[in-house]
Amino acid sequence: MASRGGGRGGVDKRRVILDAAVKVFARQGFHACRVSDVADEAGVAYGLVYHYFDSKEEILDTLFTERWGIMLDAIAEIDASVDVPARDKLYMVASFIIDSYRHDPDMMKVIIVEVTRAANSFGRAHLEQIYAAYRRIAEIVESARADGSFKEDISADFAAMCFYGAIEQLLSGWIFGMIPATDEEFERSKELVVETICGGLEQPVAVSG
Amino acid sequence: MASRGGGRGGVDKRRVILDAAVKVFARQGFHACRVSDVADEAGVAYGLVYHYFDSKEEILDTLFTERWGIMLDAIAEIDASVDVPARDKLYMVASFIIDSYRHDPDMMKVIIVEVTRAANSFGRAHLEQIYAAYRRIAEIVESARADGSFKEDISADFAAMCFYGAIEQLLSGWIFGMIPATDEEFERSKELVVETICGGLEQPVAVSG
Amino acid sequence: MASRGGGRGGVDKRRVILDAAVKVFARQGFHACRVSDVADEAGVAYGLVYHYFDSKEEILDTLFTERWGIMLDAIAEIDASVDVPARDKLYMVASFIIDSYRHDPDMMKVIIVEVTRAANSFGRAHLEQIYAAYRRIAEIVESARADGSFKEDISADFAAMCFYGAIEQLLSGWIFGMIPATDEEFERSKELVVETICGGLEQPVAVSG
Amino acid sequence: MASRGGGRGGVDKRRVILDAAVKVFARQGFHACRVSDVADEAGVAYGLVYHYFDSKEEILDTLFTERWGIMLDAIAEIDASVDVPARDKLYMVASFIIDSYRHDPDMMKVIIVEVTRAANSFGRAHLEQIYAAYRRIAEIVESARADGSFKEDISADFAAMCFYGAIEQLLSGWIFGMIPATDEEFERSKELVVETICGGLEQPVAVSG
DNA sequence: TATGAATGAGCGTTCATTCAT
DNA sequence: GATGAATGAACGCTCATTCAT
Repeated sequence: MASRGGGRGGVDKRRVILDAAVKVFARQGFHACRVSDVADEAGVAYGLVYHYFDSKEEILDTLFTERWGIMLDAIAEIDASVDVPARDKLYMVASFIIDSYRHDPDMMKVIIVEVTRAANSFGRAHLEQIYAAYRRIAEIVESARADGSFKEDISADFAAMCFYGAIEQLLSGWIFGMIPATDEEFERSKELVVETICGGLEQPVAVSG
Repeated sequence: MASRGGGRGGVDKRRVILDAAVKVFARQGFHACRVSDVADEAGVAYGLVYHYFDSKEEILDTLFTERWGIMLDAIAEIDASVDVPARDKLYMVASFIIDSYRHDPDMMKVIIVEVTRAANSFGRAHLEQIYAAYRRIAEIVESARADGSFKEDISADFAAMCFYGAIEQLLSGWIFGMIPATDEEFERSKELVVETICGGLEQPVAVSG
Repeated sequence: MASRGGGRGGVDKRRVILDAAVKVFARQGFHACRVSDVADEAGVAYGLVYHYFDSKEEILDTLFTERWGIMLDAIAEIDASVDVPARDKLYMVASFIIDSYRHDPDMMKVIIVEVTRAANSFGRAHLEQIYAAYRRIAEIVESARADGSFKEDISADFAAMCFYGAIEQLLSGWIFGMIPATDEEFERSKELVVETICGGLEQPVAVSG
Repeated sequence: MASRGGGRGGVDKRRVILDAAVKVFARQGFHACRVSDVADEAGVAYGLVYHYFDSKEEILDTLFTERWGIMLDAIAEIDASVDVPARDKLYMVASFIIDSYRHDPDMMKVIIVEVTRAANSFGRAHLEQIYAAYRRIAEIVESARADGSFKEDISADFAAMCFYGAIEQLLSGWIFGMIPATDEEFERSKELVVETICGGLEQPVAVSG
C-alpha cells in the first residue's frame, strides 16, 4: 500500500527521486550536483522534484532524517537490552553502523560527507539529531561506568565522542579509498574499534587485584 | 625587510588577504562566502585578491598547505624524539593539535570543516597530505608495537585512524559548540583522549604477572 | 503544430532570441554586446538565453551555420544547372549574395563582420564552411575552363577567391556606408562585379579570329 | 639620434613595445590578448606600456596608422608615375601589398584582421584612411578610363573596390592557411590578380576593330 | 500528477587602467 | 623612465525555483 505515488502497481516517484538523489549526491556531491541531475537520474521531469520536495536541501534533509532515525532507533534498542556488557553493546553499535555502510555505501557516504561532517553548512540544522546519537552511545558508557566496568575518570560523553569519531574516521577511510573495503576488513574493524576504545592500545600489565 | 609587501612598515597584503580569508571562511563557510567578502574583510579591492591568488580555491589551498605542513612537521619531530614512550608522543600530538585549535580556532575550523572533513569536494586534492598525517601517527604506534608496549593485534594504521578520528571529533565538538571549549577542557581532553585510546575505557582487571 | 515553441499561436522563443541576437550583434558587435542586451531585445529573461544556447558564441554559431548553409545550397543549385554559361552562373551567385544583404542586411552584416571577416577569432571554427563556398564557386569556374570559355592560366580556386573577395568588399562598402545602398546600386553591382571579373576592366582590343 | 627612449645605445622602449604588440596581436588577436601579454613579450613592466600609450587601442592605432600611411604613400607614388599603363600601376600596387605581407606577415595580419576587416569595431575609427586607399586605386583606374584603355561602364570606385577586395581575400587566404604561402605563389598571384581584374576570366573573343 | 519552459539573482573571474614609489 | 601593486566595473554563466499548461 504505497502511501504516495498512487497504488495499483504505480511506482512511487517520490521514492524514485530519493533513491536517485542518493546516487547523485554520493557521486557528485550535494553542492556540485544540480537538481536536474537528480531528475535525470530518476528519469523524471525537472519540475516533479519540486512537486515532492520544497527544495534541493529538503531532499538531503529527508534522506538524512530517514536514515539517521533508523540508526538512532537501533542504538536505542541496543542500549535497552539487558544483561549485555557495555563492550558488547558498543560492538553492536559499531556493527550496525559499519553494516549500514556495507549495505548502502552511497547512502552512508551522503549522510557522513554531506551532513555529519559538514556541520558548518547543511549539517548545522541537524546538530541536535547528530548529538542525540552521541548521547545514546554515552548512555551505554554511562551504565558501564555505573556498574564499575568502565573507568570513572573518562566521562561518558567524552568516551562517546571518541568512539563515534573513531568509527566515522574508518568510514571516511573506506569512502575515500584510504583503507581497503572488504568484508573481512569490515568484520575485523568492528572488533578492533571496540578493542581499541574499550581495551586500549596498550598491553595490559599486571595489576594486583 | 619583508620580501613581500615591501619594507618600511608596509603591510603584506597577501598575508592580510589570507588572514581575512580565514575569518570569512570560518564564519560563513567556504562555499557560502563570496570573494568580495574576503576582499572586504581584508580591506582591499576586489581585484587584488586575484592579483595574489588564481582563484578562491587557491586561497583555501594555500591556507591548508601552510598549516597542515606545520602540523606534519610537528608530528614528525615528535615521532623522531628518542626515549619517549609512545603514550607520551601521542599526548604531544594531541596536545599540538588541540593547542592549534586553542590558539587559532578559526584556522583550524577551516582546515577541518572545509578540507579534512570535506574530502568529497575540496579535500579530495589533499587526500595525500591528509593521509600523510595518519601515517606519521601510525609510525609512533608502530614503534610501540615493536617494543611490545602496544598490542600486536591492532595495526598501527588502524590505531592511527582511531586516534586521529577521536581528536577530530573533539575538535568538531568544540567548533560546533557541542562541548564546552574552556582551557580546562582542552587540557583535560589532551590527557583523556590518550587515556582512552591507549588505556581503554575499561577498568583494568587483575592479571597475574 | 510547431515542434518548438508550442502550437496555438505561441511564439518560438528560440527563434525570437536568434532574431534579437541578429539585431544586437549587428548594432553593437558581437564582442561589445552583452548577453543581457540580447535577452532584453528579445523580451525574455536572461536565463532563457542559456536555456536554448550553451553560450553567447553558440548563438552566433547557430546564426552563421543556418545562413551559410542556405547560401551553400543556393550556390550548389546554381552550379548544378545545365546549359547555363559560367558568367550567368556567377551572376546568379552574386545576385543571391547581394539579395541576401538587401533582404536582411543585419544578418549579413553579422555573418560577414563577425564570422567570415573575423577568421582570427570566431571565424576560425568555420574556416571549413567558409572555404566550402569558395570551392563551390571554383567549380563553376572550373567547368568554364574545361569548356574553353574561361582562361586556362587562372586557376579556378584563384578566380573564386577574387570573385568572392570582390563581392565581400562590396558588401563591406554597403555595411559601413562607403558606397550608397540603393536598389539600383544593388542591381547594377550584380552586373558590374561579374563584368569586372569575367570581362575585365580593360577595353577589349581587336583580335583577328 | 633616437627621438624617444634616449640615445647613447639605449633601446627605444616604445618601439620595442610596438614590435611586441605586432607579434602578440597577430598570435592571439587584439581582443583575446591582454596588455600584460604585450608587456611580457616586450620584456618591460606592465605600467610602461601606459607610459607610452594611453590605451591598448592606441597601440593598434599607432601600428595601423604607421603602416597604412606607408602604403598610402606608396600607392600615391605609383599613381603619380607617368607613362605607365594602368595595368602596370595596378601590378605595382598588388606587388607592394603582397610584398608587405611577405616581409612582415604579422604586421599585415594585424592590419587586415584587426582593422580593415574589423570595421565594425576598431576599424570604424579608420574608415576614412581605409577609404583613402580605395580612392588612390580608383584614381589609377580613372585615368585609364580617361585614356580609353579601361571600360567606361565600370566606375573607377567600383573597380577599385573589386581590385582591393580581391587582394585582401588573397591575403586572408595566406593568413589563415587556405592557400599556400610560397614565394612562387606570391609572385604568381601578383600577376594573376591583375590579369583577372584587368583582363577578365573570359577568353578574349574576336572583335572587329 | 507531470512537464519543461521561464525567471533572475548571484558569483567567480578578467583585465584595462591608475598610481605610489 | 620604469615598476608592478592596486583598483573596480563589467560580464558570462549557473542553477535553484516558479509556473503555465
